[in-house]
Formats: sequence, C-alpha cells, structure tokens
Amino acid sequence: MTEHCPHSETASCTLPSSEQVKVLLDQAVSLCEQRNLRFTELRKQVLELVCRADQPVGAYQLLDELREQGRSAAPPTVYRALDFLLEQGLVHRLATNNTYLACAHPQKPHAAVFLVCSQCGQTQEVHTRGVIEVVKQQAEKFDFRVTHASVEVAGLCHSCQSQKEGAQ
Amino acid sequence: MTEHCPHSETASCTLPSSEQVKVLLDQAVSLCEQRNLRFTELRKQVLELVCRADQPVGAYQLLDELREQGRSAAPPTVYRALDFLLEQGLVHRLATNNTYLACAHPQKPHAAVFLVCSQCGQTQEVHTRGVIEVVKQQAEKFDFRVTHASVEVAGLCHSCQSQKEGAQ
DNA sequence: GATATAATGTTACATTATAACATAACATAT
DNA sequence: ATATGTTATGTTATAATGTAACATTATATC
Repeated sequence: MTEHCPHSETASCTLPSSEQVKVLLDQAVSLCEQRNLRFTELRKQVLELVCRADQPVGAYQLLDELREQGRSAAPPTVYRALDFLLEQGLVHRLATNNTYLACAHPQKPHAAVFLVCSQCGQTQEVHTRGVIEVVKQQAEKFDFRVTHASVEVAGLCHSCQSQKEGAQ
Repeated sequence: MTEHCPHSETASCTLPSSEQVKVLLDQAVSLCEQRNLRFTELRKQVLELVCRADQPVGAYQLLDELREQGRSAAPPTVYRALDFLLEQGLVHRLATNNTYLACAHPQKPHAAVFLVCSQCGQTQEVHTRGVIEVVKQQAEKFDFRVTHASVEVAGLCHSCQSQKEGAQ
C-alpha cells in the first residue's frame, strides 16, 4: 500500500502495446513462481485478454472471448480467474463501470488513480504520490485504517475534447 | 464542482440524526423550488428513506421499503427517483458497493470523499479541499477535463479497529 | 377545457455477479 | 505408485443490480 511506482509525476501508465503484453505475462509468471501460486492456463488466458484489450473490459466480454477461443466457460470461470488476478495485483477493477484492466505495474503494489473518458472509454492509470497520500492523511484524521482506495475520475480525455471543439 | 463545503478539515459530515432529516427534507423542498423542479411525493419518500437509513442503502432495499409503505413500486420507480436526487445533488451513489446515501450538504455542490468501513458498513462523507484539488491537478497534467471524481476508501472505522484489538 | 410536458405505472428484460455442488488436476506423504 | 488432501475448474441455477419501452396519470400553460 505504501509503495509507489517509480514513474514521473507527469507520465501516465498507458495500456500495454502488443509487445508489452508478453512482458506483462512474463512478469505474471515469475511473480506467481515467487509467491508459490499456480499461473494456470485459464488465468493466463484471461490476463492476456485483459492485456490485449485497448480499453477496460467487462467480465461477460471476457467470457465471450474465452468461448471464441474454444474454451468451455461460464460466468464463474471468468470471475474466479479475475478474483485471482485482482488479489495478485495483476489487474484492477473499475467500480464506476464494472470493467477490468491490466495493471501497468504488477511488480510493486500500489494504489492508482484512473482517468476514465466518458466519451470514448479510454482509461489511463496514473500514479502520483500526491493523491493517495492526501487520501490517507484525511482518513487518519478520522482514525480510519485504509485498506484500499478507489479513485476514479470521469471526464473528457484530450482527444475527445478536441473533437468536441472541432464539431462546434 | 469547484466549490467546497465550509466544514473544517477534521470534522466529518456524519449521517443525519432523525432531527436533521427534517432539515434535509426542507432543504430539498426549497432547493427544488429555486430550480423550478417538482419535489413529488415519491421523490420525497425516497429521499426520506435514504436519510433515515443509518447506512448507505441499496436500490432494492428502498424498493422493499416503499412497498411496505403501501406504495405500488417497481425497480424503475426507485431508480428514477434516485436519478433525480442524484442529479440535484441530494444523494450520492457509492460505486464500490452499489448503495446510495443522503448528501450532507445539498446546498453547495461539492465533491466528497467517502470512508467506507468494510466491517460494519458505516460510511462517512468527508470534505477536504485537499483530495479533490490534488486529483484535479493530476488530471490537468494529462489534459483531462474532470466532470466527476469518485473517491471511495475502504478500510476499518475507529470502532471496528477497537473491536478487533479487543478480540485478540 | 385543450394541449403539451413531465412523472409514474407496468411488463419485460439486460447486465453483473455468486451459491452450491460435482469433477478434475496437482502436490505430498507414505 | 498410490492414497490422500488441496486447489482449480466445470456446470447448473439463481441472486442482485439496472434499463428499455410503452401505457397511463398528473401537472402546467395556453
């Protein structure tokens, strides 16, 4: 909870390029080895689907994609895999729209801020010392012991702002 | 969005006492008059139920309670009333657990931080200049135009921390 | 009162998520 | 190597949350 990713304050953690997908999967493999957990075929498939999506995806979309890959799957299939990946910090869940996205920094546990474009759905995971620390400070004042902070910001991304201006 | 409630940084906005419920309802009445909107019986009933709850409540719980009051109601009945109350800033929705709670400060539009106890469900709405401003600052760096920030913190409230210590 | 608008009633359904129990895969000790 | 316990997955059914679509009623305005 207390550690932060080494990113600069102004660089965002964008969704992984298809080259980076392999890196993320490799990281997942070694991370599970370290923790003595099984990175099964199902879990790998689900993580890969989440990584390859260019936007946060819903559980039932993942379910469809698993089936397209010829796998016999039902809702629990997906949710159980997602639960595992969430617990291991390999994916995040966005509560405001019930979607899942790959974590950009599975190496280090961290709390992140998500910028969710209401127009196009593109979502950035941004890491900043500031936000989470301020949240914790405030919580402390109320003697509240934080276990998880969900910070999701809805609005318009840069490119959708331009489009709207152009349209006027 | 830019205005903040006049609270001190360390005072929380606790759930309304049953005396305060009347005040909140009166505020809703005058607020709707000002805006030329209808504060109908249904909307009043739903707001009152949300106010009287000692914890954030789910939509279907509200539905049950409406029916207990003898009102013919279906899911859209509740959701439409909630949508109205949300738009007017009279209630908040917690995305992390799909519940609704009365806004402590309907007079002034504001963005709030919610401290949600995972043990007992008690939820505090706390207002702090800090958190929301930092969020906005960060968003600006990415040229992201914020319309709404959802900041929900899960953890243990003071009283549940004590209980756990006592149990050990 | 006639007409337009807003709110509610009602039915049906979509979406998201979990419970419960059976089976299969894997790990470990004997 | 096999018996045994544990973990993961398959499968069916259902719970919980939320919305679409259209009919009806109430309200406001002319």
